Amino acid sequence: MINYTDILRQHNLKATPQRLAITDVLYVQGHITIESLYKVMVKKFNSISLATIYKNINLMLENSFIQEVKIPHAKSVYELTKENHSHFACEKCGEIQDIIIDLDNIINEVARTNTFKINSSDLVLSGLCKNCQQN
Amino acid sequence: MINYTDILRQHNLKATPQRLAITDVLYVQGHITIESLYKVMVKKFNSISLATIYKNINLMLENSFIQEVKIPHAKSVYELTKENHSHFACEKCGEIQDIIIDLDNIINEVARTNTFKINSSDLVLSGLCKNCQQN
DNA sequence: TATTAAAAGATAATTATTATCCTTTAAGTT
DNA sequence: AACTTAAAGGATAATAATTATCTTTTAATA
Repeated sequence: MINYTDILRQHNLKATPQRLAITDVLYVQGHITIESLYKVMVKKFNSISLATIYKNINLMLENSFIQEVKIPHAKSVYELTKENHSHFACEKCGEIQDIIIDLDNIINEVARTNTFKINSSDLVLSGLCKNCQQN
Repeated sequence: MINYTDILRQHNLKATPQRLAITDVLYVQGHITIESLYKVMVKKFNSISLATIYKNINLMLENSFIQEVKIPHAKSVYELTKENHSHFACEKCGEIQDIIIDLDNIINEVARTNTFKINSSDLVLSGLCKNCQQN
């Protein structure tokens, strides 16, 4: 388990127990919806306010400490910011997986043949995870 | 301008003036948020209810007559369903453009090296459109 | 340990979306 | 062309999601 205290401080965020727990949940779970995060957090801090979840998620988003991932036909999930990657979303169980895909060639080609300037890409593949293919 | 009357009926949707106007707006504009669609529709039907917009958008989504496109850091837009394609979103002016990108090779490669089964892909490139690069 | 700005918690307010209920109408039938 | 009826529209209440406000608590630093 990583010590996020310093990392939070570097982002000018106080290392409160609630925040450390949120980062820990994100680290352990990988991807989580607001709703699920709140449920998990209530177990750890029985009087935590939903507003605290939202305020922290928004602050962390502003600091690029975390990222929102918009999933087709499902609620957004949040993840700790890491190197550029894409996502797989299982349509049945909702599981989200990180996948490393090199899109450089494609993006360069698109940039070459269009007038816009590309800064970032968001790719989500949807389908069935291994488990849901069987059951 | 396309006649959507029959197309709506084929989807078991009555061809009401409101619906024809919504499809026309989608056809002309390409991509539009709920909010903007409502504003445009109020000009055409001054007593139209926002509920009518939502009900129709949801019905059309269920019928796969239209699609929702989730845009990072922005509101979702809706578009008439067409052949598979990706999107470019201008971070400054919010303009959305369709782009044709062949992702088959990439998707096949990802499928080959992973355990999940891929059914669809959603790719949004973000950056600056031609106009916003200059201004 | 004292100070203070930031954060937490409680909850009100706002925004987005859906549900309900009554009226109107598209589309098929006579 | 009038008749019938299920579907759709409009008004608005209800719910869900998110943000704002205000008071209390606490992390960080002196």
